[in-house]
Amino acid sequence: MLRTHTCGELRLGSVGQTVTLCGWVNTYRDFGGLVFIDLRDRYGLIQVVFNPSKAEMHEVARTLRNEDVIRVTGQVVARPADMQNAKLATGEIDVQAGELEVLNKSKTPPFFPTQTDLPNEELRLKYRFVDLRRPEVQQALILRHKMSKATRDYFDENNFLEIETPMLGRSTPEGARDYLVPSRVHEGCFYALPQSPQIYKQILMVAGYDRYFQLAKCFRDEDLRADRQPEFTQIDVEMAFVQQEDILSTIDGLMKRLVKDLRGAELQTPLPRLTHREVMERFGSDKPDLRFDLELKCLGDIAAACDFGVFKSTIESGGRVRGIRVPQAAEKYSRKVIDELTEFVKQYGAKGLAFFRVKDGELDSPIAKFFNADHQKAIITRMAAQPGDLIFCVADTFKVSCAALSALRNRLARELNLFDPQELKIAWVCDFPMFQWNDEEKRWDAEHHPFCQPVDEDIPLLDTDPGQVRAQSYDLVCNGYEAASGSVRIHDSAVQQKIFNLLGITNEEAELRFGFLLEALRYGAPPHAGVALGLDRWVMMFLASDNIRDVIAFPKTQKASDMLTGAPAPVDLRQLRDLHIKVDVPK
RNA sequence: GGGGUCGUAGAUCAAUUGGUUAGAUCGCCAGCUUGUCACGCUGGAGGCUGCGGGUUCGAGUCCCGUCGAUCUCGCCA
Repeated sequence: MLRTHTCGELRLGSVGQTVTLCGWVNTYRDFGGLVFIDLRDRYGLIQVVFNPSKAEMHEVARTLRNEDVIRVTGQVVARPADMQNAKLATGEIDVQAGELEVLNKSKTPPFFPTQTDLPNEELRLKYRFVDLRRPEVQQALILRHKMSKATRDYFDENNFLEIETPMLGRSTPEGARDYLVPSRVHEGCFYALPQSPQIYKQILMVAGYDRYFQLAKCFRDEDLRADRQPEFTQIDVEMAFVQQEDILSTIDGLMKRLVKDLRGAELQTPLPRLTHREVMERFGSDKPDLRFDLELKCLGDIAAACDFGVFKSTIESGGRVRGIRVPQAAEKYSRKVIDELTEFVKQYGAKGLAFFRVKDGELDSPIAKFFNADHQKAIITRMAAQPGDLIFCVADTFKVSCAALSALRNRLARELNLFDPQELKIAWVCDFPMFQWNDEEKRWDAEHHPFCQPVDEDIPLLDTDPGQVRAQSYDLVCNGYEAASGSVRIHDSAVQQKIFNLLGITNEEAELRFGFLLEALRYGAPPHAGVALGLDRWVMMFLASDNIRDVIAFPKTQKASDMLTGAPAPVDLRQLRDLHIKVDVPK
């Protein structure tokens, strides 16, 4: 070891000891005589004092610059009372340097880990090794480690086995776009990196490994978002001989453990369970942010009766008119700002945004004249509005009204600081619809995936009204993010057949695409169910961050490039020849 | 594939309506400085205003294209 201690661990009790420390020069202060260095490693900061009495060492100390890597041997000394630094954990002591070795001079970096104004992301990612020295980033990676550790401990204590599944697998055409890996040995054939270990974990259930988990790397070649990276980590779980409730309570226990270990707090369990129908009605989203109210209220009956053509015709054509009440916001939102909000909801397909300022018992709005006194009072009562409130309404199809109002709800809450960013508000959303109508292809699509078991009492509806069939699937939502998703799997081949038929997948196609899973299910498959949690997102939420790049050591940019290594990059022709690949890049 | 924001010194930002020599702070370099801890003081260097076109007497500023970053719609069973 080149050092006897780390920079964060020394205290008054160490006074008199001779220590050797290694680290980076965080800051230097040169007084011509005395030179002070704050020495940094990942454990903390400590001040080192260089005295001119050791002339040779002192000369070298004067040449030190930020981010140089040094090794110092010296004595721990107490600081006089008036020279202590309360901001430093080690602020009651100094290290009086006796020897100094410069292990490595640093080029002047483009930015410093200590600087308060962060440079743009491109630069931070290009020089990620500098960015990673920042305490905030360190804290994120430490928290991530602790979450992985607590997760492994929890599942281990509950008799789960962590089993690794392949990275090189078979492409299945459903779902997200695959990352492909060409085979050298099999000309013209490709592996796919896993979008999730879904099929492997079901096969593990058939094989009798009835409690499985894995911190699994997953890959999806889709466009990125603030909460989406092309490679990410799932806490993947599957259990046999269980029902939906067993999965939920197992994950309740995990969440309780994580909140305890990482926050030192008690999480109330069981976590609330809401139905998909309920959250769509109340929040317009299947991943509602439950930290604030601003709930949607249906105004359909009033809309049908009023004289406002847009509202009336929406109801007549089977659409919905819903509103949200923003307490005491009538003055805060000018006409100009409301125009911006109107543009905002148009992104989600809404054709407009109606608004009312609530006065004493009446409404003030450009469209108020279309609502008689009774209608106005009815709206005020329905919205439970107070004078000074602002009401926004969207009239459109159910889908569009959900998308527009839920986005508006989140935006208003953020602008008006209606929630504590540190809070974690976690709940289950259950009973998702089994299918979604695909209007382009004129067929049903699986909402979750094709192996998901319908709610038992809805099975007859498969023949009569597939849109009404609920799935035994569940999402864990937290602060407006989908934080986990899972389902009970089908283990009955007749039901599976029916689902495939509805999805427009013929028996031949099913065998071709999923034959290996279907075959496995024929060899004694136990009833099983599972779930997968987004580890990166959970770290993000525990940190109250809104960006997934904050919790990944080497994240990719929005165009999925790695600014540090320059990946992806062209390869040698010879490599391509080995793989039997010719590239054809459109001009 | 679509929409929004951004790109000026190493970093963060400014630059009136299109108008003279593109500024500030931090950092960097040199000197001074023995108790600082965001040390201080003095001096200095540093700019293809992302890139390419266009309009104009004149472009950091306006227009078109392009590259990159970011947010977002679509996409993510």
